[in-house]
Amino acid sequence: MRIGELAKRAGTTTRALRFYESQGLLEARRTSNGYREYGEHDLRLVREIQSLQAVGMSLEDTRPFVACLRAGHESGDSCPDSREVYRRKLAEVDACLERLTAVREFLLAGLAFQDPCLVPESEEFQCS
Amino acid sequence: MRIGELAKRAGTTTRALRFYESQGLLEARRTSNGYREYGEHDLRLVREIQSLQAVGMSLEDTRPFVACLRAGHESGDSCPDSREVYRRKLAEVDACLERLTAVREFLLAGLAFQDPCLVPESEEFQCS
DNA sequence: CTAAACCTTGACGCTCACGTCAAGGCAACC
DNA sequence: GGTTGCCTTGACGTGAGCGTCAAGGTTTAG
Repeated sequence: MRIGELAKRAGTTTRALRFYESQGLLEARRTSNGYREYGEHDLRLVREIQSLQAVGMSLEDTRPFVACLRAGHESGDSCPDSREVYRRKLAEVDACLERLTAVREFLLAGLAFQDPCLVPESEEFQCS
Repeated sequence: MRIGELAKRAGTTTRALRFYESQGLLEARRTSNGYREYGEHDLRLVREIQSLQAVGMSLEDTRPFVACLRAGHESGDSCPDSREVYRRKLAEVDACLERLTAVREFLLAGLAFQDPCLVPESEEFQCS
Protein backbone atom coordinates (compact mmCIF):
# COMPACT_ATOMS: atom_id res chain seq x y z
CA MET A 1 0.00 0.00 0.00
CA ARG A 2 1.15 3.54 -0.66
CA ILE A 3 1.42 6.39 1.79
CA GLY A 4 -2.03 7.81 1.13
CA GLU A 5 -3.76 4.55 1.88
CA LEU A 6 -1.67 3.93 4.99
CA ALA A 7 -2.55 7.37 6.23
CA LYS A 8 -6.23 6.80 5.59
CA ARG A 9 -6.26 3.40 7.26
CA ALA A 10 -4.40 4.75 10.27
CA GLY A 11 -6.54 7.85 10.45
CA THR A 12 -3.63 10.24 10.08
CA THR A 13 -1.97 12.25 7.33
CA THR A 14 0.78 11.59 4.83
CA ARG A 15 2.71 14.46 6.37
CA ALA A 16 2.74 12.75 9.75
CA LEU A 17 3.95 9.48 8.22
CA ARG A 18 6.76 11.21 6.37
CA PHE A 19 7.65 12.95 9.59
CA TYR A 20 7.82 9.63 11.43
CA GLU A 21 10.14 8.41 8.73
CA SER A 22 12.34 11.47 9.10
CA GLN A 23 12.56 10.63 12.78
CA GLY A 24 13.56 7.08 12.03
CA LEU A 25 10.37 5.58 13.40
CA LEU A 26 9.08 4.28 10.10
CA GLU A 27 10.83 2.87 7.05
CA ALA A 28 9.49 2.16 3.60
CA ARG A 29 10.82 0.41 0.57
CA ARG A 30 10.44 2.31 -2.64
CA THR A 31 8.82 1.26 -5.87
CA SER A 32 10.61 1.92 -9.17
CA ASN A 33 9.09 5.38 -9.48
CA GLY A 34 10.20 6.41 -6.01
CA TYR A 35 6.87 5.95 -4.24
CA ARG A 36 6.90 4.60 -0.68
CA GLU A 37 5.42 1.12 -0.32
CA TYR A 38 4.10 -0.15 3.02
CA GLY A 39 2.80 -3.42 4.40
CA GLU A 40 0.43 -4.44 7.18
CA HIS A 41 3.30 -4.47 9.60
CA ASP A 42 3.81 -0.76 9.07
CA LEU A 43 0.16 -0.11 9.86
CA ARG A 44 0.76 -1.92 13.12
CA LEU A 45 3.72 0.36 13.88
CA VAL A 46 1.74 3.49 13.17
CA ARG A 47 -1.09 2.35 15.42
CA GLU A 48 1.41 1.69 18.20
CA ILE A 49 2.81 5.19 17.85
CA GLN A 50 -0.67 6.66 17.88
CA SER A 51 -1.86 4.85 20.98
CA LEU A 52 1.27 5.83 22.87
CA GLN A 53 0.97 9.44 21.79
CA ALA A 54 -2.63 9.35 22.95
CA VAL A 55 -1.44 8.74 26.49
CA GLY A 56 0.89 11.70 26.38
CA MET A 57 4.11 10.15 25.18
CA SER A 58 6.46 12.02 22.90
CA LEU A 59 7.64 10.49 19.66
CA GLU A 60 10.99 9.95 21.34
CA ASP A 61 9.24 7.88 23.99
CA THR A 62 7.65 5.65 21.38
CA ARG A 63 10.99 4.72 19.88
CA PRO A 64 11.66 1.68 22.09
CA PHE A 65 8.17 0.33 21.46
CA VAL A 66 8.57 0.61 17.73
CA ALA A 67 11.99 -1.02 17.91
CA CYS A 68 10.46 -3.81 19.98
CA LEU A 69 7.80 -4.48 17.38
CA ARG A 70 10.33 -4.37 14.60
CA ALA A 71 12.47 -6.86 16.50
CA GLY A 72 9.65 -9.29 16.00
CA HIS A 73 7.94 -9.15 19.38
CA GLU A 74 4.21 -9.43 19.26
CA SER A 75 3.60 -6.46 21.52
CA GLY A 76 5.66 -3.28 21.66
CA ASP A 77 5.79 -3.18 25.43
CA SER A 78 7.42 -6.55 25.98
CA CYS A 79 10.97 -5.25 25.77
CA PRO A 80 13.02 -3.87 28.69
CA ASP A 81 13.47 -0.42 27.17
CA SER A 82 9.73 -0.09 26.61
CA ARG A 83 8.94 -1.10 30.14
CA GLU A 84 11.46 1.41 31.40
CA VAL A 85 9.59 4.13 29.51
CA TYR A 86 6.37 2.88 31.09
CA ARG A 87 7.91 3.18 34.54
CA ARG A 88 9.27 6.64 33.88
CA LYS A 89 5.98 7.83 32.46
CA LEU A 90 4.10 6.40 35.40
CA ALA A 91 6.32 8.39 37.73
CA GLU A 92 5.71 11.51 35.68
CA VAL A 93 1.97 10.97 35.72
CA ASP A 94 1.99 10.42 39.46
CA ALA A 95 3.94 13.64 39.98
CA CYS A 96 1.55 15.41 37.66
CA LEU A 97 -1.47 14.13 39.54
CA GLU A 98 0.01 15.35 42.79
CA ARG A 99 0.78 18.71 41.31
CA LEU A 100 -2.63 19.13 39.73
CA THR A 101 -4.29 18.26 42.99
CA ALA A 102 -2.38 21.10 44.62
CA VAL A 103 -3.32 23.42 41.78
CA ARG A 104 -6.92 22.40 42.26
CA GLU A 105 -6.70 23.40 45.90
CA PHE A 106 -5.27 26.76 44.89
CA LEU A 107 -8.14 27.37 42.49
CA LEU A 108 -10.75 26.30 45.01
CA ALA A 109 -9.23 28.57 47.61
CA GLY A 110 -9.31 31.45 45.15
CA LEU A 111 -12.93 30.83 44.32
CA ALA A 112 -13.71 30.59 48.02
CA PHE A 113 -12.27 34.07 48.43
CA GLN A 114 -9.68 32.95 50.92
CA ASP A 115 -6.05 33.91 51.17
CA PRO A 116 -4.26 33.16 47.97
CA CYS A 117 -2.70 30.03 49.45
CA LEU A 118 0.36 29.38 47.40
CA VAL A 119 0.83 26.18 45.51
CA PRO A 120 3.91 24.34 46.77
CA GLU A 121 6.90 25.36 44.71
CA SER A 122 7.69 22.69 42.20
CA GLU A 123 10.54 24.33 40.37
CA GLU A 124 9.73 24.35 36.70
CA PHE A 125 7.82 21.14 36.55
CA GLN A 126 5.82 20.39 33.44
CA CYS A 127 2.65 18.36 33.43
CA SER A 128 2.31 16.20 30.33
CA MET B 1 13.07 51.47 40.27
CA ARG B 2 14.37 50.51 36.85
CA ILE B 3 13.77 47.31 34.93
CA GLY B 4 16.87 45.52 36.18
CA GLU B 5 15.95 46.01 39.81
CA LEU B 6 12.34 45.03 39.25
CA ALA B 7 13.50 41.87 37.51
CA LYS B 8 15.84 41.03 40.35
CA ARG B 9 13.25 41.67 43.06
CA ALA B 10 10.67 39.60 41.22
CA GLY B 11 13.13 36.86 40.48
CA THR B 12 12.72 37.10 36.74
CA THR B 13 14.49 38.67 33.77
CA THR B 14 14.30 42.02 32.04
CA ARG B 15 13.35 40.18 28.88
CA ALA B 16 10.27 38.72 30.54
CA LEU B 17 9.20 42.12 31.85
CA ARG B 18 9.55 43.71 28.44
CA PHE B 19 7.57 40.84 27.02
CA TYR B 20 4.78 41.42 29.53
CA GLU B 21 4.75 45.04 28.47
CA SER B 22 4.53 44.05 24.81
CA GLN B 23 1.50 41.97 25.73
CA GLY B 24 -0.10 44.87 27.52
CA LEU B 25 0.19 43.31 30.96
CA LEU B 26 2.64 45.83 32.33
CA GLU B 27 3.10 49.53 31.77
CA ALA B 28 5.94 51.82 32.71
CA ARG B 29 6.49 55.52 32.68
CA ARG B 30 9.73 56.62 31.14
CA THR B 31 12.45 58.81 32.57
CA SER B 32 13.94 61.59 30.46
CA ASN B 33 16.52 59.27 28.95
CA GLY B 34 13.93 56.70 27.92
CA TYR B 35 14.49 54.24 30.75
CA ARG B 36 11.46 52.44 32.17
CA GLU B 37 10.58 53.42 35.72
CA TYR B 38 8.52 51.16 37.97
CA GLY B 39 6.93 51.38 41.40
CA GLU B 40 6.00 48.90 44.11
CA HIS B 41 2.62 48.42 42.52
CA ASP B 42 4.29 47.00 39.43
CA LEU B 43 6.17 44.50 41.54
CA ARG B 44 2.81 43.41 42.85
CA LEU B 45 1.53 42.92 39.32
CA VAL B 46 4.53 40.86 38.32
CA ARG B 47 4.16 38.62 41.36
CA GLU B 48 0.50 38.08 40.51
CA ILE B 49 1.43 37.05 36.99
CA GLN B 50 4.08 34.69 38.31
CA SER B 51 1.89 32.95 40.84
CA LEU B 52 -0.82 32.43 38.25
CA GLN B 53 1.65 31.11 35.72
CA ALA B 54 2.94 28.76 38.41
CA VAL B 55 -0.45 27.06 38.51
CA GLY B 56 -0.45 26.53 34.79
CA MET B 57 -2.20 29.64 33.53
CA SER B 58 -1.20 31.25 30.26
CA LEU B 59 -0.33 34.92 30.11
CA GLU B 60 -3.67 35.45 28.42
CA ASP B 61 -5.36 33.95 31.47
CA THR B 62 -3.62 36.34 33.82
CA ARG B 63 -4.97 39.38 32.01
CA PRO B 64 -8.18 39.75 34.02
CA PHE B 65 -6.30 39.43 37.30
CA VAL B 66 -3.85 42.13 36.33
CA ALA B 67 -6.70 44.36 35.17
CA CYS B 68 -8.41 43.74 38.50
CA LEU B 69 -5.36 44.80 40.46
CA ARG B 70 -4.90 47.84 38.27
CA ALA B 71 -8.53 48.77 38.84
CA GLY B 72 -7.59 49.23 42.46
CA HIS B 73 -8.83 45.99 43.97
CA GLU B 74 -6.67 44.61 46.70
CA SER B 75 -6.58 41.11 45.29
CA GLY B 76 -6.52 40.19 41.65
CA ASP B 77 -9.12 37.48 41.97
CA SER B 78 -11.91 39.61 43.34
CA CYS B 79 -13.29 40.58 39.94
CA PRO B 80 -15.89 38.62 37.94
CA ASP B 81 -13.61 38.01 34.95
CA SER B 82 -10.90 36.63 37.20
CA ARG B 83 -13.29 34.32 38.94
CA GLU B 84 -14.53 33.12 35.58
CA VAL B 85 -10.97 32.18 34.67
CA TYR B 86 -10.69 30.33 37.98
CA ARG B 87 -13.82 28.38 37.17
CA ARG B 88 -12.66 27.53 33.69
CA LYS B 89 -9.25 26.47 34.90
CA LEU B 90 -10.78 24.36 37.63
CA ALA B 91 -12.84 22.54 35.03
CA GLU B 92 -9.73 22.02 32.93
CA VAL B 93 -7.80 20.70 35.89
CA ASP B 94 -10.61 18.34 36.81
CA ALA B 95 -10.74 17.02 33.26
CA CYS B 96 -6.98 16.66 33.30
CA LEU B 97 -7.05 14.74 36.57
CA GLU B 98 -9.62 12.39 35.17
CA ARG B 99 -7.63 11.87 32.02
CA LEU B 100 -4.36 11.32 33.84
CA THR B 101 -6.00 8.77 36.07
CA ALA B 102 -7.04 6.84 32.98
CA VAL B 103 -3.54 7.17 31.55
CA ARG B 104 -2.19 5.84 34.81
CA GLU B 105 -4.38 2.78 34.45
CA PHE B 106 -3.10 2.26 30.94
CA LEU B 107 0.50 2.40 32.11
CA LEU B 108 -0.13 0.08 35.03
CA ALA B 109 -1.84 -2.38 32.71
CA GLY B 110 1.11 -2.25 30.35
CA LEU B 111 3.55 -2.89 33.16
CA ALA B 112 1.38 -5.74 34.38
CA PHE B 113 1.76 -7.32 30.96
CA GLN B 114 -1.95 -7.38 30.36
CA ASP B 115 -3.85 -6.52 27.23
CA PRO B 116 -3.03 -3.04 26.08
CA CYS B 117 -6.30 -1.73 27.48
CA LEU B 118 -6.99 1.42 25.59
CA VAL B 119 -7.35 4.72 27.30
CA PRO B 120 -10.83 6.15 26.71
CA GLU B 121 -10.76 8.34 23.62
CA SER B 122 -10.67 11.96 24.60
CA GLU B 123 -10.43 13.56 21.19
CA GLU B 124 -7.44 15.82 21.19
CA PHE B 125 -7.58 16.94 24.78
CA GLN B 126 -4.53 18.69 26.18
CA CYS B 127 -3.48 18.49 29.79
CA SER B 128 -2.01 21.72 31.08
C1' DC C 1 -4.54 15.59 -25.05
C1' DT C 2 -5.82 16.93 -20.70
C1' DA C 3 -7.41 16.76 -16.25
C1' DA C 4 -7.55 14.41 -11.80
C1' DA C 5 -5.50 12.20 -8.26
C1' DC C 6 -1.83 10.37 -6.64
C1' DC C 7 3.25 10.82 -5.33
C1' DT C 8 8.18 13.30 -4.49
C1' DT C 9 11.43 16.78 -1.82
C1' DG C 10 12.07 21.16 0.33
C1' DA C 11 11.05 24.88 3.05
C1' DC C 12 8.53 27.98 5.81
C1' DG C 13 4.53 28.54 9.41
C1' DC C 14 2.44 27.62 13.77
C1' DT C 15 2.11 28.06 19.42
C1' DC C 16 4.19 30.14 23.81
C1' DA C 17 6.97 32.57 26.64
C1' DC C 18 10.51 34.10 26.52
C1' DG C 19 16.41 33.40 25.46
C1' DT C 20 19.96 35.27 23.01
C1' DC C 21 22.46 38.08 20.30
C1' DA C 22 23.31 42.76 17.85
C1' DA C 23 24.17 47.54 17.81
C1' DG C 24 23.99 51.33 20.16
C1' DG C 25 22.83 55.21 23.99
C1' DC C 26 23.44 56.81 28.97
C1' DA C 27 25.67 57.20 33.59
C1' DA C 28 29.22 56.67 36.89
C1' DC C 29 33.82 55.74 38.37
C1' DC C 30 39.05 55.59 37.99
C1' DG D 1 39.29 59.24 28.34
C1' DG D 2 38.38 54.58 28.94
C1' DT D 3 35.84 51.01 31.17
C1' DT D 4 32.00 49.06 33.31
C1' DG D 5 27.29 48.40 33.82
C1' DC D 6 23.16 49.82 33.15
C1' DC D 7 19.50 50.75 29.55
C1' DT D 8 17.10 50.94 24.56
C1' DT D 9 14.87 48.58 20.21
C1' DG D 10 14.83 44.95 16.90
C1' DA D 11 15.13 40.54 15.18
C1' DC D 12 15.97 35.77 15.10
C1' DG D 13 16.08 31.12 17.86
C1' DT D 14 13.92 27.51 20.81
C1' DG D 15 10.96 22.82 21.09
C1' DA D 16 7.14 19.32 19.23
C1' DG D 17 4.67 17.65 15.81
C1' DC D 18 3.23 18.33 12.35
C1' DG D 19 0.22 21.93 8.61
C1' DT D 20 0.63 24.15 4.48
C1' DC D 21 2.25 25.69 0.36
C1' DA D 22 5.50 25.27 -3.82
C1' DA D 23 7.06 23.08 -7.83
C1' DG D 24 7.23 19.25 -10.03
C1' DG D 25 6.92 13.87 -11.58
C1' DT D 26 3.62 9.55 -12.37
C1' DT D 27 -0.44 7.11 -13.39
C1' DT D 28 -5.07 6.60 -14.76
C1' DA D 29 -9.54 8.07 -16.65
C1' DG D 30 -12.08 10.35 -20.17
